[in-house]
Amino acid sequence: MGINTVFEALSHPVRRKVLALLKAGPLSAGDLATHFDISRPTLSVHFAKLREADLVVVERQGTSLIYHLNASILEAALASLLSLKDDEE
Amino acid sequence: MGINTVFEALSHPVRRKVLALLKAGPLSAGDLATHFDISRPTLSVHFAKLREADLVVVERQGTSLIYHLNASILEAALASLLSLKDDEE
DNA sequence: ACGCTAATTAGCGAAATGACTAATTAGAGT
DNA sequence: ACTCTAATTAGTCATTTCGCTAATTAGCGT
Repeated sequence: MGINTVFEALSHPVRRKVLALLKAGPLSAGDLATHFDISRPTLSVHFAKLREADLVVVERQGTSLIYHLNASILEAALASLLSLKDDEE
Repeated sequence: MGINTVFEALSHPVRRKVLALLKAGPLSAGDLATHFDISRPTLSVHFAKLREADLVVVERQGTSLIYHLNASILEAALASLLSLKDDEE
């Protein structure tokens, strides 16, 4: 929890790519996996970090888990970064 | 180098606080240190990561090193985050 | 050259990260 | 109940991170 967790989640390229893929719309873990060259378990741990940061939300659909982007948390990170630059708090 | 390095640099609370302090204006390493409870060498390593990411720029002034925020890199990070959210670019 | 202050770099240890394979859980279908 | 597929969790290992203290580098003043 907290903005810390969010920034840590954002610090790995695989996780940022996951978010980029989800930007276009929800995808299952399996569908996401086709875009990466790492093992599914490893990717699953990346998903877990994104969930922990609330950057994604999961919905079960049969045996599949569908991942959705959580834009509001992305906004929070954006706001936090913006606050380092501008004079708005 | 690269946006990767930038996000990694941003992933630690101490380093984000350094940037927040520099937002108000340049500060020496020593002045920055007064705001933290960690040892100076440890803080120095945090500075090094910020330099590596080009998030800060250093200027020597006598025996002091003055750190400046590099807003353009912050903008790059901002843009990268924004691209995860919106449809622009 | 010496000493003083500012800051970094070196070296070390504990803990976290990120990769893998193997094992487990969860749901759907027969 | 059994089996198949989807996905996660457990266990292991190598590497990185981040904290510390000790040692080094850089500049200023005497």
